[in-house]
Amino acid sequence: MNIKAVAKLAGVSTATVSRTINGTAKISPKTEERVRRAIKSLNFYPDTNARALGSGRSSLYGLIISDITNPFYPELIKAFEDIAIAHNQEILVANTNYDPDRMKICVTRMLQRKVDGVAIMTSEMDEALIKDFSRRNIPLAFLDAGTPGPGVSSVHINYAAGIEAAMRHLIGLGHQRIAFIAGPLRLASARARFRTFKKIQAREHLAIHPGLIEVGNHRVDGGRDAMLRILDSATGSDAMPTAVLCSNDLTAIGAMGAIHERKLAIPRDISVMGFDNIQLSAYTMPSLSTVSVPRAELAKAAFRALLHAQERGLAKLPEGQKYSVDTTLVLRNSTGPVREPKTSAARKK
Amino acid sequence: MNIKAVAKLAGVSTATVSRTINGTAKISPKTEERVRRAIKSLNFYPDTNARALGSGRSSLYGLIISDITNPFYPELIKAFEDIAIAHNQEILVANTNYDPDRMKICVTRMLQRKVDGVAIMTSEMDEALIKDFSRRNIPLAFLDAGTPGPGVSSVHINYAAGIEAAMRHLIGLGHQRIAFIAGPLRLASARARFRTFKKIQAREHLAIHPGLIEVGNHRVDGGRDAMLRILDSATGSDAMPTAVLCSNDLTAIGAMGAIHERKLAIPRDISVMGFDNIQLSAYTMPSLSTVSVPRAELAKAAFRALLHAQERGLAKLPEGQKYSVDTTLVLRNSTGPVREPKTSAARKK
DNA sequence: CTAGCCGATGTAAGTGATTACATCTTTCGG
DNA sequence: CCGAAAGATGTAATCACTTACATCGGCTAG
Repeated sequence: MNIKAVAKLAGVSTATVSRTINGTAKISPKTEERVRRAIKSLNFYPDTNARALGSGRSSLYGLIISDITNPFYPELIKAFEDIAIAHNQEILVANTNYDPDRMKICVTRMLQRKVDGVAIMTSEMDEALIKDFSRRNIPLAFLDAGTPGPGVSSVHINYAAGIEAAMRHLIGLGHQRIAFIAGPLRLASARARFRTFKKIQAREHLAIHPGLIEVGNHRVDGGRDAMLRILDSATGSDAMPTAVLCSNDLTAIGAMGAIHERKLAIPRDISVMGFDNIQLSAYTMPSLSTVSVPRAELAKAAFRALLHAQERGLAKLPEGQKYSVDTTLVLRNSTGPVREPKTSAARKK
Repeated sequence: MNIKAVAKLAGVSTATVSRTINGTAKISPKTEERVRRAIKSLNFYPDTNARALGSGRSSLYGLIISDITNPFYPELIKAFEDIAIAHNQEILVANTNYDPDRMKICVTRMLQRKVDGVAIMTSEMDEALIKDFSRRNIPLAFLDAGTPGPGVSSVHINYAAGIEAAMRHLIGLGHQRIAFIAGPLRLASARARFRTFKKIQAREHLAIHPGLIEVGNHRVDGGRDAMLRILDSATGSDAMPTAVLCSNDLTAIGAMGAIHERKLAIPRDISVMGFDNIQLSAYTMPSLSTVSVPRAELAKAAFRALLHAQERGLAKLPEGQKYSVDTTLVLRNSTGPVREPKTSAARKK
């Protein structure tokens, strides 16, 4: 069942069938009707492989992420897929599993399928692999990393504003001893959040003490361990924090667990804030106040960037652009006003 | 950059290049070496589209699911992808978003890409669309649904055993008034769990009362609402349940939220059990006892089924097979022994 | 009346692989 | 020493489309 069968049944040439399907040329209404009828009666679908081969365009966009089981990503994927489908395109998702070798496989896959563009949101990225894309004139959109270049756009997430909003919220509630659990510091995104925290900590003259800062791994276990270290390091002279800001929601969930383990109440004894606003954060106990990183906006910006790179001069990719998305504060029940100092001072270990 | 360029550089024919790449014929070591060197120096990747067109095989397996943001799926996808990559295949994931129209788009996509097989795990399935696959000789693997037929395999999840194990655990802890929050009853999988619950309830002479059974929607909000109804319907004559079994983990998370809202303690006042063992269930407070539905096993069985359907006689698809995967009990901290009746009887609203 | 244009459609040459079949060497038993 | 089988490689058809170019029949303007 191919385009020839349709052409024969409709009594036209294959070119005419192709044109009616793609709308690439004017077809008389009568002919179009006959062709459509033939397609329907044969239940014909054009072969995407042949189509891509013939035209050079695949109508496929790649999306490379680190790990689909990280709850940050599914919404991103979904948003990206929805936009793609609305544009009559498809997407190819690949997980790197944080593994450089696997990353290489992913890139090769994309290259082999002649994708029209690739959006990348991973922690690691190999410069050499990026070259492979630009050498083949494939536009790239980096989410939360990279700098624009020819054919390479980048979508920047305004972490600084997000952390600042979170801090303002906590400070507004009266918190002065605010702890921070950072993400893995090899990640630029984790460093950005950490940096802003320290800046505001200094600017607002908040309590500064090494025991208030720990590094996690952006996962639940790391958050729990880090929080336990923070709680256990709190001695008389170096009292307990009244709030903790976490580099992401999973970390915050771990921290909440640790706080419960130590029989402290949230937010009465300690307020907890996350970052990302993963779905789950609405369903923790108590529900988690956090900073929303808008996945749908990210996907939209990435898609727009890729689309833009295509439309222009076909000879050479246009210079990539810089997009930016903003976070928003999501206040739930894990944050509350600081307790009076006298009552909280009594607590130890 | 195509196979011709490689052939020229290596001083051989394109056929020889193709053969070395695919290992489909004996190539002399000297020639092979030359070809490999040429491939490397040109940084050549064969075009998947052309390959699929020429060979008729796409090395692509489809995976159709309802909704990637449902935390049950990411692990399934990951496992499926890992297996595929280990077999040098790729996967194409499509979300139906619970929408029949979207399902149609997904199926068409798969058809157009000439996938070598499709694994399907969705709540809805249109019979007519399935026909499209078998008419085109594309093997299918249904996860948790359907009956085997020519080219159609099914992987069955042993829900009954899972529910039975959960109930045994609760009964072993002394629970007699066990509530159940079902999933949407249009889902066969939800019905299966519910049916088993009722069977065991009767068999073990447990308390039976309409107020103990509510229907949710397999989401957190439905679980919360259902649990509130259960708690509020508990009056003197019809005392509170001492345990609640939920049709899935999200429901259980909602139920836990409702129980907390009513200032009851888990598991002291009420034990809670979930079903599925989504990642998150380990990180609720308290951590959730549940029944693990092994996503990796599901993916493995589906992949094996699809692979099996291909290897055989190429003329006609072999009769599909029936696979089965078993659940396992995962005990955490949301379940505990029932309290002495006298103390719990005093509580009301 | 006719040159020129335009709209609709056909012809056929790509697109980059795979693979059946052909060809050319070796090798080896008889 | 010959013929056949086996091994290595080349030739070219094929896959299902797209699309540049050709064609053809009005239609219009000069």
